[in-house]
Amino acid sequence: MTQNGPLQDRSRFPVFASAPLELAVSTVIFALRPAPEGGGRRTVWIPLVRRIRDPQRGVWALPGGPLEPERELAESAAFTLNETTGLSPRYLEQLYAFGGLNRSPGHRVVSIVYWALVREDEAAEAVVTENVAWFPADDLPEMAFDHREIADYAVARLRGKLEYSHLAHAFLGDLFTLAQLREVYESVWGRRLDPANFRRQLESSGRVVATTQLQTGGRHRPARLYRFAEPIPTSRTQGESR
Amino acid sequence: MTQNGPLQDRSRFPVFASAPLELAVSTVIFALRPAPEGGGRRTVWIPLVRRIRDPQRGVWALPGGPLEPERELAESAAFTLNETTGLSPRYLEQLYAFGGLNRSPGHRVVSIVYWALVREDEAAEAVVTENVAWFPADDLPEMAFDHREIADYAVARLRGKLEYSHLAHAFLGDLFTLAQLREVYESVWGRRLDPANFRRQLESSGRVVATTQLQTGGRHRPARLYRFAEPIPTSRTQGESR
DNA sequence: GCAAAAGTGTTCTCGTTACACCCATGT
DNA sequence: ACATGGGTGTAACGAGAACACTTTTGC
Repeated sequence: MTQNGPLQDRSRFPVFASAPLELAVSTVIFALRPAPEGGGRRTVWIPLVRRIRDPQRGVWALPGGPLEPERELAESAAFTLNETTGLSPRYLEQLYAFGGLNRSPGHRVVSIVYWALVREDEAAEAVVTENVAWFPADDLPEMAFDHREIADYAVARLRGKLEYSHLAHAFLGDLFTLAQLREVYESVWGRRLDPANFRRQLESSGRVVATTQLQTGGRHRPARLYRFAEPIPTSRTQGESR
Repeated sequence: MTQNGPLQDRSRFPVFASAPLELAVSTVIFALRPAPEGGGRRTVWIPLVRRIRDPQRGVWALPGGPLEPERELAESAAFTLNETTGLSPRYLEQLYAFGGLNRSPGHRVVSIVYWALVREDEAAEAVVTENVAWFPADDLPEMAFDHREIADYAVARLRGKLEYSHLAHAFLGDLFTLAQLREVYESVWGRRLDPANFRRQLESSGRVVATTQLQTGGRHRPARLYRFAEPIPTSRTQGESR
């Protein structure tokens, strides 16, 4: 580790005087929405907010704000998220703490970043103004500070964690067909899955329980409705587990 | 999300005035050392420091301190770690940001926690005073604040991540036999592994490269020495990947 | 020669993949 | 009747676990 210079100087001042340090909480929000190419497929979208202050005024950024001093970290994320986008997360998990020295010119900002999942119907109702807009996760615009890297990292985590967790629950309602669940996986991963194998893997995983109800209305055999075996764990301390 | 009361009050003050917020960086350090039961086996140990200030003076705690305002988060972790224990990490990764409201009575402390691996020989040279001592990861003493949960969480991450990463590298030197590498896994996981299958898995994983050198001296056939295929990635943004 | 660990070979099982095929509905 | 997706069957493949067996050293 390199020993850098101003150690002596700093030691003469209290911490807050020598370096104004800001602790922010931001969130990468995910929802599934129709793919920009159309074709009936869906993909992952992220809402961004336009910065209304300098630095980087007018540039797209992750929704966030200073840590609310009397809220838990996750609560603070949910609060700011709701204030800026009107959304409520169905799943919320800490992503990473970003604290590089030059993230914001002239300031030392440490951002504790969360990621959240919201349902498609909630996302549809979300505020969309000139200063809030949705972008495909694979086609993000220029973003402020290091927010682009953060978003990309969050996308990787979403795609990775989908495989070994109950994450997909958060995108669906209480009852769903296996085709709907499969479509969540296909949308996030951007590739087709074999329906037969998908069914078997999920049924043997125990993450899902068959109900007696069927869903009619399609021009084909009715599909059995399933529900999730466990409630969605929006817990705090389960960041990376595996 | 619960809306809690003092919103109006807070809004009348600048953030720093209403809630003194401290940003700390702590580290869970791991080393392999002989198991307390003896028997030639090794296990995971963690060094703790005794708190010299209130609150919780005299109680064992994770090494850490306030974020150094002019250092990166990881650098700050390595710096404080070195100051308190004399150790230099061979691997360092962010674990989680803990920011509960009641972690420390009367203060709002947000701790960004790292975890680190050190080699056994370095650990042996480490400072051990009345205020610094090593404990088996599976038999930790009473600890200050929420440090016990943090340590347990870190142990789980170490055990989990060993499986799908190059982590074991950090416990070894440049050259090593497959038996030595296997012993790292056995020590961390606390169970025996089949030498034959271990060899094949590792060789096919590409994480390891055979050299032409052999290690003689045992009362048995000499073992081939291997080296790691890639340098140890002590990078910052690779927290959970998988 | 013998003990002990290095290293190889073989079998079994189990999960994943690919894909053929039957089922039940709406039009 | 037939198109469409729901749902079942099955064979091929590959990774991992268990364990027998051979190799090479020190004593």
